[in-house]
Amino acid sequence: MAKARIRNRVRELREARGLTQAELAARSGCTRQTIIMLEKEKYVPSLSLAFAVAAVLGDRVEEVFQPEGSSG
Amino acid sequence: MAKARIRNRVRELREARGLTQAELAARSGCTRQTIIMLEKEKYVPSLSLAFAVAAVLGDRVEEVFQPEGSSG
DNA sequence: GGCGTGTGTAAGAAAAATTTGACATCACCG
DNA sequence: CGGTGATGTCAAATTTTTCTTACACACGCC
Repeated sequence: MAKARIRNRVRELREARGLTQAELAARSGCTRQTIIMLEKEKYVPSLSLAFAVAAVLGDRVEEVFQPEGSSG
Repeated sequence: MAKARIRNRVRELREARGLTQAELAARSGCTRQTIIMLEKEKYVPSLSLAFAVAAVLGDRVEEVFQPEGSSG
């Protein structure tokens, strides 16, 4: 598959907003575990979660998540 | 979960580009089934797939997929 | 009528995402 | 020292996504 590795700035953005993992998880409707895994790039989230997280972080999906080799 | 239903314009955009489902599938690195399911909104794709499809369609993820209740 | 193409549906299995629960570490506070 | 909040890890279980395979229908062509 074209499962390009996807980088994300969740942690960076989360801390910039002064949110804890638990806070972000609660607001984006997932568990803390999921946020941890996301920050550690253990896997690629679903588009749903990506939208939810991006919304909480106040950025667009394209800003928070970027396929490997995307212009910033 | 905050699994907001996500609408997509895959079909619309795909046809606008003169691509068949099989073509889009091959180019985005998934199977025809996946494209069919996507167009019929049977489920929300992974962010990987969303990026791949959007790239093939020549649009941004936010243009192709939109969480319910997004400005369009 | 038969053939090739594009689309749609279904079932079962595999792979990946997400949840739940338990526990360890570190920093801060009293 | 003891308690609390934030982060990280592990493992098992559940849900969702994706693949594979097989079949059906409509359309244009010869």
